[in-house]
Amino acid sequence: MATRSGRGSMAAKKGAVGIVPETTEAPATAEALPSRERIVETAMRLFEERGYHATGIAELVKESGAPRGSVYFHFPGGKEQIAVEAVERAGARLAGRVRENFPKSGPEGKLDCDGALVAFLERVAFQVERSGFRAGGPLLIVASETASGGGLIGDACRKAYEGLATAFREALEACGCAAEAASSLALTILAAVEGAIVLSRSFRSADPLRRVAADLGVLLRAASSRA
Amino acid sequence: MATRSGRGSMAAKKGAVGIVPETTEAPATAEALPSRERIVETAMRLFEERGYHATGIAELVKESGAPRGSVYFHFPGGKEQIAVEAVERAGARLAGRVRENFPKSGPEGKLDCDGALVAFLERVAFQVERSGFRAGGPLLIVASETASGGGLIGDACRKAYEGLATAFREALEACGCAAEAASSLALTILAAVEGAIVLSRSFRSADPLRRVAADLGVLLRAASSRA
DNA sequence: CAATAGGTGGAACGGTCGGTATAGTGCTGT
DNA sequence: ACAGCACTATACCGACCGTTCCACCTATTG
Repeated sequence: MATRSGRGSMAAKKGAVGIVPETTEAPATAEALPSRERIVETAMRLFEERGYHATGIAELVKESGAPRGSVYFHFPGGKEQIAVEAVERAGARLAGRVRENFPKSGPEGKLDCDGALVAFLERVAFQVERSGFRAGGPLLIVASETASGGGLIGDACRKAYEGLATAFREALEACGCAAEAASSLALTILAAVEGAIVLSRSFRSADPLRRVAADLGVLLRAASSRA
Repeated sequence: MATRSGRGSMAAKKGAVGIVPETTEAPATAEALPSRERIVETAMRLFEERGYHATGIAELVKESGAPRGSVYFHFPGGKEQIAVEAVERAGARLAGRVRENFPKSGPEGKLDCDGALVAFLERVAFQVERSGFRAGGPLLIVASETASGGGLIGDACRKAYEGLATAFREALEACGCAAEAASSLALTILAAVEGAIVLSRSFRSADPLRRVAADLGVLLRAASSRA
């Protein structure tokens, strides 16, 4: 639908250099973010809470505080483009968090991989709890809403999930997991986490997430003991 | 919102008995179903494919072939009531399928529980594949869309998930699984299956479901060997 | 044959949806 | 001063949303 990308205008802006120090690289508060950023960030939050179809442009504009008129300037592709970028960003952020929370590839195998996984899931559980079970799994809702259609958003979700699976797989391999076992376990972990988030939000209790974390720890130990 | 239940009118109809043999208990084709049934069945299908907010009443009416004017006669609670009943029915149907596919509680433990689980997931994988990755997980989309709000639909989803978890738990206990391990594993299985369905639909491949099935088999064996 | 009641057809409602059009602002380089 | 550009404000659009309303049909009942 959208042949032009909204990013083009940003690139053009960056090209115009002067004595003025451009824009501050890292604005102190979230409110000081340029409007385009605010829209994407708010979209991530609202899509995570309510889903794609339940979130309107008007809501997006109001909550983000972004100027009404700039939505279709920054995102000529409309709501779909906003969702694509929100999904891409959410996926990248999640993958980064996975990499942060798992032990780096040590010289020798046998790192504490299942401990890291349990700790990681505890972080997720805490965040879901703290949000009043409104947040959690920024990809899941949008992915399930758009999986059937096969549009741009569905593609973005697939790529985001692939990135997440890769992050888990590499973490497992760094722990000495065999390649094929790692790719299988990565998918299982990803699936279990996403499912557990839904259950926890539905039950309004972080218990499912914690149970799943414990059981996945068992699974990792069982899989590594047979390697 | 809806104080009156649409079921009341049906009960009143059933009360009016005559020489005429009421209605045939099991109509041969799905098209011969009474309109109320057709609406719920179609709602189940459409919500599963596209989600709650993306499915309109008009679509529901057209696809079900149900009479336009009867929607709010049978469902005074509107779309929300339809969704509640669709979720309830989907949950009951799924729980029934779990019970069918797992070995009945034998005289002694040590039934082939992980084999049954893998076979069950293979059935799910096949169905997801056969639908062109459009169907699968009738609860998941609606649950994630309505988890935050906490309305009637969210409650119905929670109860459906509880029923499913119970079905898995009882199946595990019938296989000789200890009570607390069974309830934990049931949640993990449920989470992994739901997550795997999303991944499979997103990837348009049943591979995630099959990988998860294999890994869950490993987990079950690991858990039972320590019992 | 009315009469009654469950069930149906269809038009119409207010509201909101995503999206468009266009005039205008303020800054930049010349 | 002036042109040009990135960006914003506002009004507006047709389409569709879920829902309501009421006339109407059909079959069982007295």
